[in-house]
Amino acid sequence: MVHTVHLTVVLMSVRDNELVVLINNNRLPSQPHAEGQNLDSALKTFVSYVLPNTSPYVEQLFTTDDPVEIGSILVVYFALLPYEQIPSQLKKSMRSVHALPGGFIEKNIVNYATQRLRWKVEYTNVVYNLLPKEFTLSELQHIYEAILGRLLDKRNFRKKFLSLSMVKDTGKKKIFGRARPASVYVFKKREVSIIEIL
Amino acid sequence: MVHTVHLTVVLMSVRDNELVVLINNNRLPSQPHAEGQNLDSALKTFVSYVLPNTSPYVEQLFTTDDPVEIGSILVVYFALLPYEQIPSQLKKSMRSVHALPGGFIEKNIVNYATQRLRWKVEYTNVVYNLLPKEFTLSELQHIYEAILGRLLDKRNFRKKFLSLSMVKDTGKKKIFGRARPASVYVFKKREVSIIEIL
DNA sequence: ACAAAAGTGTTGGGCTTACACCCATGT
DNA sequence: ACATGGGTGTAAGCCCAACACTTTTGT
Repeated sequence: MVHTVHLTVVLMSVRDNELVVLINNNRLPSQPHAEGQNLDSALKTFVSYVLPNTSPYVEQLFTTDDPVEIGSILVVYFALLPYEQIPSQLKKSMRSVHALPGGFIEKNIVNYATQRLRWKVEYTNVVYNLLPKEFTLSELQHIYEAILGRLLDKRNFRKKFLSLSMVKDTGKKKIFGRARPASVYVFKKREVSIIEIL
Repeated sequence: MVHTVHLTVVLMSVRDNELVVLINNNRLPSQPHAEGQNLDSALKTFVSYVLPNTSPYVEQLFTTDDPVEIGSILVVYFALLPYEQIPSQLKKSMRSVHALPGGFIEKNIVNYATQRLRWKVEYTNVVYNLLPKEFTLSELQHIYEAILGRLLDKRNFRKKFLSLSMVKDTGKKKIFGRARPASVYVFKKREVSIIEIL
């Protein structure tokens, strides 16, 4: 009748064209859920403890038996944050989803989160949660490529994305090394909505 | 640290071109989750208690605070079963999702389940869980129309569905009243897979 | 001058949508 | 004979995928 409940977060981000996830001591970050609390407020508290001074996108994934602590259940969430906003002491704990550490028992959870993210970026605009406010279309495309694990055609990608008119050109330019400067864009709305993208 | 956990089921089916859901005493069926049990086996036990001698399709929806019993959380599942297979004493408790009883506090859960089902029937073959093994294409189309809440073009629906080659003609015919007999089809595979349908 | 990434159009094929009539049966 | 639902094809428009070169900058 009673049960130990933990909240668990799969924090994902993109670094150097790789999708990465926060893993600490071979576990996903997790916190006991105290009796009498409601889920949303407990979650908020937990997330702002793990990621102080940020506002990640958070969504519930599923609930499962704890693979380690028998008799406990995990309510698993996934969170998205642009890599630059991840607290620096956590950055070294971000691991590529394609090279999860040996002995990490929550692989299935991370794989599921990866699938969910793939779906989400194709059918909604959540991707803005992985980019700084201002970004170039190439940066955007690289985020997609990292998440989907395949290369995209530059012309088709731009055509499609611009036709959705979710982003607008700021008029600013950004220069990376010795190449032509790129136009800087922003998302018109920073709230998740369903839009078929790819 | 400890918590009361309940398993809750949103059982959906289609009756007379209407999407219906099982509501008993103004609540969704629910059962305490005993400590030490794992979720899947507890779920199986619960489902076969609510729906003896059937094998509904079951999938986890999400976990939420119990809107009635404060301090308890609900792990909510949704289940699909062809209407003919619903135990007859439960049939009178199946309510249209568009006419939920007053005082029914779990409307949001049912609405979410409806959304999920809409998505599922468009992008996967789950619909077979709402039909008897043998069915006509018109019956299939009516199931879709009930779930999606809009009429579909008969020619386009058949063309699309047959082109997916998920179903095969049994050669049998079925007669409804005074009309031309319809061909009877079966699903080639009765397991859920992702296929873009509509 | 060259290296690097930015930016830009067209075409063909496939899919989706819209649309109307004849057929087989029961009454 | 008529009412009922079953069954069938085509054409137009839209969307997607494939594809290569020029531009702007830094070194």
